[in-house]
Amino acid sequence: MGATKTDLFTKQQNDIANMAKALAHPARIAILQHLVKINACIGGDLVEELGLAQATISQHLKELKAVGLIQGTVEGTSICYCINPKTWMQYRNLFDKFFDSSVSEGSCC
Amino acid sequence: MGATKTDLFTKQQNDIANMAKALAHPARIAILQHLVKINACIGGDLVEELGLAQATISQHLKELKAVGLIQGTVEGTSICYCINPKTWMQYRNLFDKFFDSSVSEGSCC
DNA sequence: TCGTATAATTGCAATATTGCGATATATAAG
DNA sequence: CTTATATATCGCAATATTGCAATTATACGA
Repeated sequence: MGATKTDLFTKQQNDIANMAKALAHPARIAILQHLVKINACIGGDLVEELGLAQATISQHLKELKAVGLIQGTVEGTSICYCINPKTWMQYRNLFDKFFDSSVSEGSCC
Repeated sequence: MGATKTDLFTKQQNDIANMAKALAHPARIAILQHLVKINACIGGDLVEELGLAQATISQHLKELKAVGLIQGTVEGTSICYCINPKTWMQYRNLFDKFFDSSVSEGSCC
């Protein structure tokens, strides 16, 4: 009791939920927006950009990397992070499809 | 230490994160999909539809209502739930805008 | 090799979420 | 008023997330 019962739901439902979970933190939203904005790859400028400790930023980067939203390549002593366009589009499509489920205008309540 | 530092981020970033958090559970995705599918309003059929206890379903419905994604009106002894089209569109637009941040094809990494 | 700079990992404390049994509340029927 | 049905709330236990200091890798230059 306390853990999500993923086995009760379809793969698609768990997928959407997991993607949403990856976006369910303002720091991760901020990181993604920053990466989209400055197209160039940056390393730990994020630590200064956001006001969080290096360990915390690293944690969030790890989670974003785990779901494939970003990728990082070693660039000397620092690391070059950027959006993974492929996964980005997958996310976009999944949410599009989810929200496209046409909601009838005539609300019944 | 342990609570999200919302004050470090913009309102928009917190908004997106909160919306994502509302979608960050397969049970809530399943509830929304079910409500979209059967346009009519249903009550606690959800308890049978998903395999969760009544108290748990009620909890999830409460969260969805809290963010405005669904609305419920009393219908005799049961309650009629349905999508709130207005908020639904707002969510859709926010995510659209977020993902529309054009990701340059030429990945730099 | 040694020191420096950057990022990842570890270990911990605080807080949040999930799930459910038990109980409370509300409405309709009798 | 009492009963039955449907939903909400409370209180608890289990698990997950967030944040950070301290430590540990890793890569580069002197």
